[in-house]
Amino acid sequence: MSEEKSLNFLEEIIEEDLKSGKYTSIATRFPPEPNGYLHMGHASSICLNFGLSKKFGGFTNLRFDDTNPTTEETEYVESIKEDVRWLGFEWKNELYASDYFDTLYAYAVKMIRLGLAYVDDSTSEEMATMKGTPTEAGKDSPFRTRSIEENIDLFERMKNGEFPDGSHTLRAKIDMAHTNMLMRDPVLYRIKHAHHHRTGDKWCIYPMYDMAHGQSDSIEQITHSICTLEFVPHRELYDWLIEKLEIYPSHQYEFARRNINYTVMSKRKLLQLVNEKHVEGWDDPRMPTISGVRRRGYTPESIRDFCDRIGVAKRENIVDIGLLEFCVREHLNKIALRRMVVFDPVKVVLTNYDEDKVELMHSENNPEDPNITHREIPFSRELYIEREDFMENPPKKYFRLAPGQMVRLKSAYIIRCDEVVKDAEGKITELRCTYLPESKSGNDTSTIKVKGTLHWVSVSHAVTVEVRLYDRLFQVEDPSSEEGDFKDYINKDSLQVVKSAYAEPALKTAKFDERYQFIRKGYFCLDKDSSEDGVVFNRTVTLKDTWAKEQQKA
RNA sequence: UGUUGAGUGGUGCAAUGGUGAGCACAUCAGUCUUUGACACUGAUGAUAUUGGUUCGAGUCCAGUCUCAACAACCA
Repeated sequence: MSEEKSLNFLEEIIEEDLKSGKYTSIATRFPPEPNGYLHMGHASSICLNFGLSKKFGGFTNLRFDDTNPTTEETEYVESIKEDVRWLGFEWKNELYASDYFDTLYAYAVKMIRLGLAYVDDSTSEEMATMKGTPTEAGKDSPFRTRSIEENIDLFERMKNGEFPDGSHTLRAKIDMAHTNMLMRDPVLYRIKHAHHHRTGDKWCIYPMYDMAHGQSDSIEQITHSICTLEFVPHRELYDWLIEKLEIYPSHQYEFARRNINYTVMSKRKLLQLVNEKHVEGWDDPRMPTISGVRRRGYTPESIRDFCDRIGVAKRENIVDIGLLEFCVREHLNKIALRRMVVFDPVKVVLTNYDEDKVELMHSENNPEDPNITHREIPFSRELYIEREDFMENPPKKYFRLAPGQMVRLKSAYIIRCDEVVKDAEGKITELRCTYLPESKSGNDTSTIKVKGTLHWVSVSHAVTVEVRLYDRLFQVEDPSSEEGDFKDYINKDSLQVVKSAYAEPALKTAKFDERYQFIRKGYFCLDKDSSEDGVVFNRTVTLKDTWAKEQQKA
């Protein structure tokens, strides 16, 4: 039973291409530059490219666009591969634009022989000046009319390392008055005496994006080359080069990159946050990087669902982070093990409970799980509950504990608060309560109905854990569009650490691949900083809290 | 004063000339609840604008307005 979901514009194009017989199967590619870590915007592109070939039949290559040796590193290659795999996708071939450097060089020579490329000795400043503006035509370079022979010779000498960086470039010979600035004799090759992460010192000239990307697509016989909107003006050049070179005609299609509010999504800005230590690294759980959200506890399933829900189109957009949070809550609700942890404790003493008695309470690991399992939690005379779960003078509709009021302790007994004990400063140090023996969970004959249920831990059995609570990294929706520097809008309280929270014993053996819901608190996962001496949890996302919202209104 | 692309509830997508412009998130009001979670019910709310074609326009045509991208030896 296939649910009839409308196709996005790329799916429509592909369906038409398949129906018309233009292609019998499709080929896409994900082409990251290995100069940084992948972020949520890339996740969208990954889901799109891999999703399309899966849906329509075909394959997707992972191709590193490594044509700029000065910014690219193997470390990034590894992280990118890990991220793509983690998201749940398999590429057909792992490829590198640098694999094609010989072919690309031959293509460049061919362009020269066709009289469609020339070596220019102008400096970058001179070139910029001669380029004109969007509304004014540019001027021809004085080197534009060199003979084919001279160009061949010069280009070969560029390759042989006879010239210093910046002294010469190879340019396409198109039209300096073209309305598309990119068609005004774009640079095809430049000299860079730099060590390349894969080709080492073999080359000292490297192709520019436009001389490498479309050609790589063509070599791999990519049918649908999908990129973001800022490459729209490049398409004309993409097509021009393929046409003149008479190579396999790949086609470029553009979609709008996805933005998310309360964060930034450009490598340059993310790099600044890392370098200037506003965060602790690329995988800081507050970062919108794949490695960041992974460490934060997001699941691949939830990210794929998110990318699927936001869809793909050609208009500018800023997606609400709330949707991502919804997606991860929805998935985590299904898989997370329920546990009880008290962050800010206040002691409860059950005056009618035997001093040395310990009962093991039976509690479900996950009520959403069809094959429900349980764990046992020790219960005793002295317990911790959350300080905010008690109020001496509660407002209306307050379901939690208050003098004379009753609440249920999750999976245990109903208790009533009889007495509040305070210290000299008036701070509450202890709540003296009585429990209702006949109200035991699963065996309740009390017939008493209470509105509130609290989480708790037994004082003598509690284990201490560190909990890291994250909030949005920025205090405004779109930091990049605000006045001044985007970093002026960083949320100073994006990380709050609870050094010692009190957890039920089961969490002592928490595992990295498990997800937890701390009941009434949120979803959490084990952080890599955990060790023998201390367990650390990251809050992935809070639970929805309609009570907190109601209180804010008041 | 250029070229290219884009304008549908608060947000993201859909409606491919034909019911009352649909879906999700968010918001609001309820129901349920041993998580104020989850689940469930209902509600609010949009075609940038002007004119035209047509029996009929979000969709086609013309104009206007708004936004974005384009002048790196980055990708």
